Amino acid sequence: MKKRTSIHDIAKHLNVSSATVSFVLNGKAEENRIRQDLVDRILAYVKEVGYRPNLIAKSLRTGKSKLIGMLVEGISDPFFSSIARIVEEEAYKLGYKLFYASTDNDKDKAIALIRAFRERQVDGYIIAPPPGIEDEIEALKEENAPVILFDRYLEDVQTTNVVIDNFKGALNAVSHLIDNGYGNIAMVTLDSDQSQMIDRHQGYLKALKSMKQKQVLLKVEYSLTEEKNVEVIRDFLSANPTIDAVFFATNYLAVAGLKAIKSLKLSIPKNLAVVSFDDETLFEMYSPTITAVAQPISKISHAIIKELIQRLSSVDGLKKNETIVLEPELNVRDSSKANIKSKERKTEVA
Amino acid sequence: MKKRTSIHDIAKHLNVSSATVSFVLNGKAEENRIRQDLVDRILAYVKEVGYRPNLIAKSLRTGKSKLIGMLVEGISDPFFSSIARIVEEEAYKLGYKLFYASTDNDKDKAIALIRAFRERQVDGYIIAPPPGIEDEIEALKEENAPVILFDRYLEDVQTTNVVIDNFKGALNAVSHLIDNGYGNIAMVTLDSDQSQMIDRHQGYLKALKSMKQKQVLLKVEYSLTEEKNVEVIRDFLSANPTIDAVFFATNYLAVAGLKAIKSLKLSIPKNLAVVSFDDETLFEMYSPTITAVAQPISKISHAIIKELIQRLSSVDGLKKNETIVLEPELNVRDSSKANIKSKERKTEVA
DNA sequence: CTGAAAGCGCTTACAG
DNA sequence: CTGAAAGCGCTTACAG
Repeated sequence: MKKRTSIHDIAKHLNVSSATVSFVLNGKAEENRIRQDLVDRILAYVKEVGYRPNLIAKSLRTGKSKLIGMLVEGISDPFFSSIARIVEEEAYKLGYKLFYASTDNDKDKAIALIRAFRERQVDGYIIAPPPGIEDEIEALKEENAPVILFDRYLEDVQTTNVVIDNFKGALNAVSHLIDNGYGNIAMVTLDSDQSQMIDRHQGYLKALKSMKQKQVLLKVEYSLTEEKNVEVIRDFLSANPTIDAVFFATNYLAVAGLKAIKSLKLSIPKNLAVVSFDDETLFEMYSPTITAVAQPISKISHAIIKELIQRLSSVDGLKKNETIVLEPELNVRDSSKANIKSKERKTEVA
Repeated sequence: MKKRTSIHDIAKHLNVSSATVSFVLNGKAEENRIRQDLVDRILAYVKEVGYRPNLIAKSLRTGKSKLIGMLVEGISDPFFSSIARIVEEEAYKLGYKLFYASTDNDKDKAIALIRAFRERQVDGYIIAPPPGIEDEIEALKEENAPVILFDRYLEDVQTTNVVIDNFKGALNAVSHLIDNGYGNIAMVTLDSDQSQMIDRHQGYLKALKSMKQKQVLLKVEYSLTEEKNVEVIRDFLSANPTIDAVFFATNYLAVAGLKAIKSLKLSIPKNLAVVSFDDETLFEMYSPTITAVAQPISKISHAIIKELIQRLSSVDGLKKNETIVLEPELNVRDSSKANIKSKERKTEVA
């Protein structure tokens, strides 16, 4: 095993002190008035032996790791993976490395991961929090660690949040269905207390109010497999034959829903219109194309990194908490097209 | 800023030495014959103050980080993100944390990331290597760091690789098209030297041999945007009106291809049959459903982690290199259905 | 202008 | 059975 060169080895070889080498390596040669020829000799030798600093030692000494920990719900969800990639890239430009992991919305897993980050002395946290981790976040705040929550926030703890207006996104989506003549609109959502899910549900309810429809709601248990989701949604659709449109609260529920609809041999939008929250490639490619509420991925990512960096570079962690609310956008496609038949049905129902 | 408790603080408070605390914390109380009541007192106090070890310090001392670095091509590609999640989970169970990042197949980015991992003293590496990083991998090997390459391998460096039989996957896919009566089959691939791409191309050529067709090949430049890919593929299809089937070498090329085919208003498989390498949800959902060569994601993931763990736990890094070759599977769907029209066309062409 | 020394928070031979 | 001490590889006041 080749032993790696340390600052000490370099210093010894060049007959200088390790402090001198450290200053040169960190660009502090000038302020410590180290002779230019020495600087050159050190730099040359460092290059020659291919010296790479031990960042573990550096972290231990400085208390900074230049690491950011990011917790998403699931890295294979296109919404999260897209944000992770942009944040990763921006963080990288600013000299930080991003460390991400998936919580599956599991409280215990999330807590374990936060602790793992903490034990590695990450400088800041970006978290899509599952419910129940309030105390852990509070503990982070007590250590003055910069924490940004995104996608959802926690009611009981003051933090800086980057979220979208889920209420409005849902309201617009469902209003769009109403405008296009659908009159019996169901919602398929997660059985979850997460803030974004509550807000989407509220938006749905608000839209229904305008036409005095009562809600037709399916709450799917969180940890079901996709097959199970398809089954549950299929049963729900079969049990509610009068609904003429469905609003899905997340993209993967919509994907399961599309499979269910297909297996029931229902035609979209003739028998059933569809709108989903969270846009993705599949929705552009599907036949028919699926109307979806798109989250402004790039704006979200940039807001996250901006807020975090501000707090990382302020001397004692910007105390002020902010909540950034971004606007979602409705991408209207064929799955929610106005159609005569649904209008008729609406009249029948009403 | 609340100062975190250290082993030293605990030792002082309980009037014992920090060594004792360290032994207790690491489950070495027994072998150091520490009194049970002391053990209990230490554990109780540790719990009371919510002590969390500083893993940075531990790493520095032990030279182990319990960290694995993983480099994928792009974390938003379902193939890579699925593997990353499984490996993450397995590693987690074994006490390792996974640290992953995207290279975009960029040599320089990959080298920078490997160095970042190295500077953080990761214990092992899992890499889908872009061409050109041979020297960096060689350097890792010289340090006796366990390295597993996956998805592709590098010709000029001896490593442990987990790959699939790309040649056979492609051969089967194209043979399937031939069996179903298609006689003028194009391939759309990446302009890349990567081993898996070369093997897929060879498989295509081999299949063509059986019917003496000359290749009709489009090599798409690697870093094009999706829009550009769609355009290039559309032009290619327009310029080659006699082809009756296309074999796409990757899932994202196929997605671009499907968009191109749609814009040309060609019907699948009537005007053009389609088969893609790398299966994904979209292909099950698309109309028509798309035939694809599926990689055994779970087997790949488990092979990677198994090989890595073996090398991590062997005293001086298992020297033997192995190449694990797994079998892909062809998921036959509607996009490659036999149809009369194409048979006729074949006869015309032949 | 440059060097010797302390210390970040751990672990582990070594003494007793 | 338990403690004192060295050392992992850095950085940074402090001396001179």
